[in-house]
Amino acid sequence: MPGKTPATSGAGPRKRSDARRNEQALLDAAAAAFVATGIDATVREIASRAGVGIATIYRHFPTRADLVVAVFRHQLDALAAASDGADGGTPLDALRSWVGRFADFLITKHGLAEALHSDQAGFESLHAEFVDRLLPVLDALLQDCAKNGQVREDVRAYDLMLAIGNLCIGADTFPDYRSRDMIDLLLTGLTAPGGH
Amino acid sequence: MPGKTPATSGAGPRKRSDARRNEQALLDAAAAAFVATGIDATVREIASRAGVGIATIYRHFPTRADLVVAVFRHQLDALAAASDGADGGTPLDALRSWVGRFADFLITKHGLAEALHSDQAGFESLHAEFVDRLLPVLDALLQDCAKNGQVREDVRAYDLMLAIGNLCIGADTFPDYRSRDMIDLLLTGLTAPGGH
DNA sequence: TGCGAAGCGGAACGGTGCTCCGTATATTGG
DNA sequence: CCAATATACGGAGCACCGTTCCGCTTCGCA
Repeated sequence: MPGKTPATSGAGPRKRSDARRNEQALLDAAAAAFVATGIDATVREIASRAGVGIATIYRHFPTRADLVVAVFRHQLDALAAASDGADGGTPLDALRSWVGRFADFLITKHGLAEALHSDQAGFESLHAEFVDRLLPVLDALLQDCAKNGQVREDVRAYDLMLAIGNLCIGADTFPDYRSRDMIDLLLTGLTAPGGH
Repeated sequence: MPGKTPATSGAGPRKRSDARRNEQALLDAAAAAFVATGIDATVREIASRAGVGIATIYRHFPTRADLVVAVFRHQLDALAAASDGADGGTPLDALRSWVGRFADFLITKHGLAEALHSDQAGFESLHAEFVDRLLPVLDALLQDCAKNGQVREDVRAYDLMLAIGNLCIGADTFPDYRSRDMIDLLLTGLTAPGGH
């Protein structure tokens, strides 16, 4: 497994100041490039935006995909934390609103959903990161609903998470496709009594 | 638009015999390569399997994506025709069974679902071909169900088709993902009364 | 202030899809 | 049956991708 992004490892021997500066510049530049060009911005564009050489990317991130992971890591944390905002509604309301935020997140970052489930080399770590951070959240929301009998219990959180992510694909490639409607439809199916 | 695959255009001035032979060899070789390697088999592999040069591919198909379209075209026809086999069941049964065949088709061809909804250049024609051939079929099935009041009427066939296709993504990249369960869940949502 | 180690830039490599051009061959008029 | 010509061919070459290599620069500490 490629993983092992710098940000992950606890404080090792402190890095040189220029190295720390460049790493942050790369994260900022990559975020900007992903917004402007999409997730598939080239490493040359990112390096150029950051004002560093190409090799500097690879000194800080094992691979292009790991840079993508690093850029979205803290946004992923925010998304994971956003499940607590279940202010007053039913567990099902909480689930619905969090799923909505999840979808917004994926749709807003052009190409993220596509990359997440792509079979292209290197993106397994992106997938793994999403699963690690978000699956527990979705699972908890789902179990709350199940306790209240609001959803059927034969649906696995993992399947649901990938399905929702998949439904976001194409949202900005095909303007006529209404991904959020389809996510609603999926959630409707979740609340139906239909047994095994 | 790139389209304009040779097979589409009606009989123009008859081509040379070796040209016809090579075109068929390319279609066969590509089909074999897609099974063995996946949709992302390289043009060099396909040319090599067909025993022709690389340029010969581009003499017959404007782009690699158009070759993919051509390979799946007749299989698409078979799939479109498969909707008539609604032997005795309800319209909803017919819908379910056809959707099942659609999903099998996408999942079996490794990488097809991914390519279908990818934003990568050139695959718009693949998307268009699927929509042209299959959307009318799905729409008819859906309207039959609606006549019987078996499905809600506020769901567009186009959205449903893309959604089902999307749910197939990752079926062979992530072995734990049960795409068919999620398609069932979506269809369950479709049969629920929930209005707008 | 000097010096080793850590970090750097950009040329270079192997891999794509696609194009160009000199060569070979199928077809057809004599 | 044989030339002459349009048509088709093969593979080297191009531009672009992610990634690696290596000689040079800069940081940080004694």
